Amino acid sequence: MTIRTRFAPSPTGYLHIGGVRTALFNWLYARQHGGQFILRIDDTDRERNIEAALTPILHGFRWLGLEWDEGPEVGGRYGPYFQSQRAEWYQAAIEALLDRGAAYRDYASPDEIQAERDVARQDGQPFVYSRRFMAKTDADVKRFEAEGRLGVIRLKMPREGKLVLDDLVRGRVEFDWAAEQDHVIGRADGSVLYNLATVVDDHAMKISHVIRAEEHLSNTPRQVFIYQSLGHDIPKFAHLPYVAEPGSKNKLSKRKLDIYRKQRDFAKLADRGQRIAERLGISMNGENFSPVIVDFYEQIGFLPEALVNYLLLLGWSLDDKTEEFTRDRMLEVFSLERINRAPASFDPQKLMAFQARAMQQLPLEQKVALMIPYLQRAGMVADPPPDAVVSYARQIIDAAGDRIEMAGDILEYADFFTPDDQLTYDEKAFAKRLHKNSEAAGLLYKFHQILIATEVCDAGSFETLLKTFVDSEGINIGQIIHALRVAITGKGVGFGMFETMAILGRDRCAARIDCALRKL
RNA sequence: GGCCCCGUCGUCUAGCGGUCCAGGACUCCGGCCUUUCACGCCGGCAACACGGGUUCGAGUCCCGUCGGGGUCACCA
Repeated sequence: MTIRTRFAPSPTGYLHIGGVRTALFNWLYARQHGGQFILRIDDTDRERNIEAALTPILHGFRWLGLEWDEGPEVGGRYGPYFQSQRAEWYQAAIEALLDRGAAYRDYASPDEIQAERDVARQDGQPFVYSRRFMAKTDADVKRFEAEGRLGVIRLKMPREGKLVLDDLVRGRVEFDWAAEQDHVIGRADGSVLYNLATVVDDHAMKISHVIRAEEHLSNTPRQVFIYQSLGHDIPKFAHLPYVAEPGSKNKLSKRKLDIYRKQRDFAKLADRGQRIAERLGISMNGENFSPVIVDFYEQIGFLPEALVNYLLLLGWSLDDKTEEFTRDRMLEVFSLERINRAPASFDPQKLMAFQARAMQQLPLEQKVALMIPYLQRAGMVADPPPDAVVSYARQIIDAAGDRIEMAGDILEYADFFTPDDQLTYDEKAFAKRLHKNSEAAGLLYKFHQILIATEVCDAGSFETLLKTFVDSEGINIGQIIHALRVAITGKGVGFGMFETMAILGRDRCAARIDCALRKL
């Protein structure tokens, strides 16, 4: 049997982090078995702007390297892959269900149903519809319609027995048929509902394994009933635990951002992203630019493999120590059996750790290639950048080393690109290292004199120069170096002082010291 | 409330009856390195929800309790 899995996103305009994890597991399972991963668009509801809402989603999948074998833009033998274009399949299924007595036309109004539901709930009983408005004959249909009632199609669920399901993640799960409702599968206007559409499509597209989030577990009995009634083979099911909020067991939701922003770790990541976005001039709205949305990570310069690696370990593990997985390795060792049954909460800090590690391992040239576009978008370098600018940036990136954890962090070193007389100073650092340090100005002035009288240009020579100066003054290097850093970079912290000086060059260092001195 | 699922450090997890006074990773806290920051290195805090069984022996099996969550739509 060919393994075929699918992921069926709604065209909402963004890719949710939990959804991507589900998609990843589907992708891995299909690909590791030489099968196909299908993308199907769940657009039964929204007709408008599908194009615009779909683009970011497809883009996200490609960015993460989760290529689909069939679906939008790539086609496939079992298309169309948009549910809005599959109405005839659904209609045929409804007819078949009606013919076989597995479904019926029902003329109850929503209020009448709700009233029955309320009674059941009050009694602490599962709701079972009385079928009072079920049309048994054509005459019933005429009568109900004459009363002005609108008919829907309901499943005629079994009222006894049990369904035993063998879930690939959860094991044996049992449901009483009697507790199941007569779910609506078709509306009066002829449109169909989710439960019908998924079953019809999964069957038509020969999906062998339905790997989805656990909130669908309770949908499974009604879907199985449809499969059975239509005489279709039932696929294997695997229900994944959902992804929970940072520090809680609640399901992660894109609608609760206000609450997450108060959570320390989440806020830290979100703020960091915001900072980069501001520098890039990205206009963002909270819903679409947050650590819950995949696009966020691409924008701020995450490595897709880091995100994927983290997501893989969110609910799955190989053993007690392995954490780093290449794509090939995951394909080799992934298995549904090792998926955890309890929900896993999203931990921004751990994700950050994966990203930092991946960035550390990236060769310098690749970092440069990744970061130049950020400098361009922030308006710091021309497009295309002259060779000299690229090598200047390369020196900065090299010197910054693992202080740059994501590509967008390069913007923290914007001061290397600002004209010497326009440097802005960190106020606190300036006050502490220059204003409050009475000897700073004098030392800087003297060192400035020495600097302009020499021709040094490499880090080692700058170091010798400063150390010689320090010796001759009979001071500690700490007494000048902090002031020097603030004067030259505007900040109290940064990477190696001498490398910084070498990158800027003697003239610019001198000019910057001069500017700082004038501010005093 | 009905149904279903879940329950090991703050978080992600290892553990499939003895080798677990519970291991790894992230975070956090010390220390070292050091011109700052970061990296790195060393060390530390920290968990089997509870109660009954079964067993020579239980984090591991069974039952119950408690707790958490999902779902109960003419949404997906």
